[in-house]
Amino acid sequence: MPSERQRRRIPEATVERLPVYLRILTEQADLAIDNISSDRLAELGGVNAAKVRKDLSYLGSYGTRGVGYEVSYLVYQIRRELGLTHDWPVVIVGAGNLGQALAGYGGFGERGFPVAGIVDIDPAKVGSVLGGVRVRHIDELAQIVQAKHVNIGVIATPSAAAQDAAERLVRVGVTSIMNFAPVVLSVPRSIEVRKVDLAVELQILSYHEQRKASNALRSVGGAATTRPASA
Amino acid sequence: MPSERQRRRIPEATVERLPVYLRILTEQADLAIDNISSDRLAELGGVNAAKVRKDLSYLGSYGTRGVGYEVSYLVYQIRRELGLTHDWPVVIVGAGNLGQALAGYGGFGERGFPVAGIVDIDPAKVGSVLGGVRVRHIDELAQIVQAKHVNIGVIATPSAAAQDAAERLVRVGVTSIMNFAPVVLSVPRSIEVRKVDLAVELQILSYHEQRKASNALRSVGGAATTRPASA
DNA sequence: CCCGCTTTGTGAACGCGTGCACGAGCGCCT
DNA sequence: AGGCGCTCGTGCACGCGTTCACAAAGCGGG
Repeated sequence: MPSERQRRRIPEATVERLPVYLRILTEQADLAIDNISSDRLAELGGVNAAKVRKDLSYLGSYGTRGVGYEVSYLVYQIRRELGLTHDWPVVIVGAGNLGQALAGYGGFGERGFPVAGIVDIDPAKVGSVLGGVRVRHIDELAQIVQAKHVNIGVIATPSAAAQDAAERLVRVGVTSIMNFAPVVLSVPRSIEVRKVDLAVELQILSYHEQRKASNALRSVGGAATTRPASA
Repeated sequence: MPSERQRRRIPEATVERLPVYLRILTEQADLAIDNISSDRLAELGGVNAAKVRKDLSYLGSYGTRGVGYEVSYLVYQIRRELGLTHDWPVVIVGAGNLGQALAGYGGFGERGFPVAGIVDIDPAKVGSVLGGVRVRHIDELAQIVQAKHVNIGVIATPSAAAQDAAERLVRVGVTSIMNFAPVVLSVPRSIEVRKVDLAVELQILSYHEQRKASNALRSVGGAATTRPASA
């Protein structure tokens, strides 16, 4: 009888899928769909139906057998579990190309992650306005973090500056970091780090391309034209 | 005796780590380090030493017992396995905020993924120059892909346009896609898709933040809930 | 009111990835 | 030349995540 919020741990793999379910459910809600089966949700999310049910079961038994899940209720529950009942302001370190794009992106604020500030170490960049937020000097980091209650930092600096940025963030109390720089950050274990490395992603694609190419050569022995057997 | 290139499959988890090793090894090479142990490589990569050795063993036995791995040779082998012996031009679909940042990033070209072209569906965006590449209309996609032998496409469009972008890419022969739009793409199975969803990453961080917060409450003596007999 | 249809929730088996532990091989020092 | 110390390569066990398969549980129709 998990009366209140059952504090059982949710597997990391499930946590990584919950945001996807959430987005799909929100879209369905906008389409005035108020009930959805695990089958349908699985189809829209590109995963297995059993996986959907198991994932959702970690939140509790919120489905109705023979019927499915009530969309709005599920949205509420996932939101709660993911901690999305309130906004999480983020601070962006690095106002270069990427930092600017992130600040101007807008998708952050919409989804509950307003940009509380952007900082850069280069005084020349300070003062310009990106996506409605003024770039400030990195020395003001502590002030921004405290004033806006920021817990999440985004590192969008060049590689060489990333470790320093991480240390500054940790020092001022940030406990979660999203890192776009292609380096392995060294931070206390208690800090959650997620890295997004575009070059790594491309190299993974490259591996599969190369693999396709050499396989095609072997099986045909000549020109390789991927015919995707689409329908 | 894996005489030629041994065609044994490399686990996906390993493929995802090889680019990290590669980057570290390249850095070490620049530092004139020409030999490295699995221990050191593991330390720099933030992983387990046994894992490093097992990962590298999929490439073949390229280490020397009692000594370690020759950096330059390992770089060469990983490059070869990842298909990085030649450039992979990429085409970016969507010249909005993100597309512009990606084009201007520069890190792509450096790492062997030159931007062969940027396209957008909006005629107003066509003609402007981003990172040295002129934005062209999406109808010219086929031409670009064929002329530059592009295999990899990057989707940097709004969500609503992503599926269409994917279909266009597939139609003109692109077989690997990096998708920045927060949607599940429907493409033939033969197409490799990697998604990078910033909102998802932030939501995962949010989950952990929320978890830290409620744990802190409990340990201090907040609302009486299930006492998980933690350490 | 009961029966059959539908869909959830989950026990159990399987498979993959991780990490340990140790044998095998290499170089260096005496 | 022989022994010693170091590091790789890998068999093995463990644990996590995925998937199957099925019982439990609602709902609606007759």
